[in-house]
Amino acid sequence: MTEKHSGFNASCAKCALQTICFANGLYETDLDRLDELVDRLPSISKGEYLYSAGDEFSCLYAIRAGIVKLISFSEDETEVIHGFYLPGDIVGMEAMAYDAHEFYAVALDTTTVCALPYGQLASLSSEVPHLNSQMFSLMSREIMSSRLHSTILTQKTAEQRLADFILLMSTKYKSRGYEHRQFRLNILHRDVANFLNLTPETVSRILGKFQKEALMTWKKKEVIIKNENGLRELANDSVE
Amino acid sequence: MTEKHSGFNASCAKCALQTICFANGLYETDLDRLDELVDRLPSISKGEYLYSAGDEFSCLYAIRAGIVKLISFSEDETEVIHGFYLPGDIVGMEAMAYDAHEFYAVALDTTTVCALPYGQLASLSSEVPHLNSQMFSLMSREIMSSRLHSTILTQKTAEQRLADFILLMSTKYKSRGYEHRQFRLNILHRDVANFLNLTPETVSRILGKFQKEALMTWKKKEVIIKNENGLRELANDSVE
DNA sequence: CGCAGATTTGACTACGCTCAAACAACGTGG
DNA sequence: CCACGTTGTTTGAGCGTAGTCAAATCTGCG
Repeated sequence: MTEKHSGFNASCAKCALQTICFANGLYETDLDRLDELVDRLPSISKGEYLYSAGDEFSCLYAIRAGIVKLISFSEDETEVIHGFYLPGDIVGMEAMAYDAHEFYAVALDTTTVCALPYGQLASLSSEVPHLNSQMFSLMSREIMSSRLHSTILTQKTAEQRLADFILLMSTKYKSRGYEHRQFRLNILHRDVANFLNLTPETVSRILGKFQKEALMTWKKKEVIIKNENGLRELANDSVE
Repeated sequence: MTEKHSGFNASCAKCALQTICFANGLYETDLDRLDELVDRLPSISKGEYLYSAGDEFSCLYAIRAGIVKLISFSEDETEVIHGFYLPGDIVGMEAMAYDAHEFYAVALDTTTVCALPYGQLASLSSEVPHLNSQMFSLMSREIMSSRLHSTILTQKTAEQRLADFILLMSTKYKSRGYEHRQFRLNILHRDVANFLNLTPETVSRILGKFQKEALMTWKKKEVIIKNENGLRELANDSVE
């Protein structure tokens, strides 16, 4: 059995994120069994690595609080950002086919995670069909979100990408029951630029434009969406 | 039990692709159980759809022969190509979290597939741990290949993307035991352009250049790699 | 053979990048 | 708790890669 750490240790049964996470839809007895696997790690600070490329793959991580970016490095050492993970999201699934990680998971803010040892999770999953199908669902969603990411990169202009990104984050907050028109977003503009395959300069210019057009603002980590429909139109309009 | 169709119906146990597919590493008895689920569908012709967006999700498909592209359509009706699938590859995993497909799987050539009903596959998978972990592996690889795709799109120049693509295909053929420096590639240049987020004109110009530099040729569906290392260098060099 | 669709070639263009420099925000130590 | 240095953001000017548009040519299939 894994050691339990200090911090807020709500069991899966009491966790507010249970419907987004592995636990979704499990019976209470199965939930308790899942709960026994979970290693609630102590918080890590901004800049710390949850795992690095080359690390042995051993666990999946459910984000409990904070935010994590998933990155790799290209030949010329520049960071490639594959995604941002919020509370309830799972990180690590991209490594399940391999012995070692190929990506880096980095905390962008003080972050708390539940670690689930893969071997044990897989065993339990075999015994609990619903958990197994939940695993498949989570992985399938990860595939979709990656496909969606490429779609945005290839089909949309710089303005549309940024509008899309803000709406994506807004939707995530909404689905977690938070205010979705005003929220704290502790991501550097530089990282957003990178994720959207833009430069910080371009992001800055576009945010300026969005503000002038009263669509939204993003200052000091605080996003305020002033005209959601306007943003949505902008994001979805075909270029014509 | 599902109906069996005509055509070359080698059981999983006799299938040359078993190490790439679900069957990889299974014991003979489990292989036979897997075999019972498999519905070997009749061939579909070039242009036909294996599934369409909106279709109920019911099966995963293992490509037996031929080639399939996975696509969606953006707002302005243009095709977005997410990938090409060769014999041994699995299509459909992106839909496992949903009731209905969101993508289209289209045959680019006469294509034969094994259909595996998802419900039955999931059940068997629960009973056969190794099959379950093989499922996880396949899905994890799909996540990685999608991440790799975005990486190529964002990090590489037009020439590098094309070199990368040719090498990717070459590697796929190699891993299946075929000649990897000369192979038939029944994909339209237009589709490759689309997949790499380029225009057909750009692809045409670059192929011309590659030919002039004696790196490779691609004429009438036949790819010949003349200088593999040259291509590899080109693909991997950072831009500086 | 003929036609629709695919590819090639050429001239021109645009979107977002690069480079540079000023400015703002942050967090760290004295 | 403020000063300072580091890191992040903004603004401007000019540029380059790949896209666009158009027309010629090739290919494959009925």
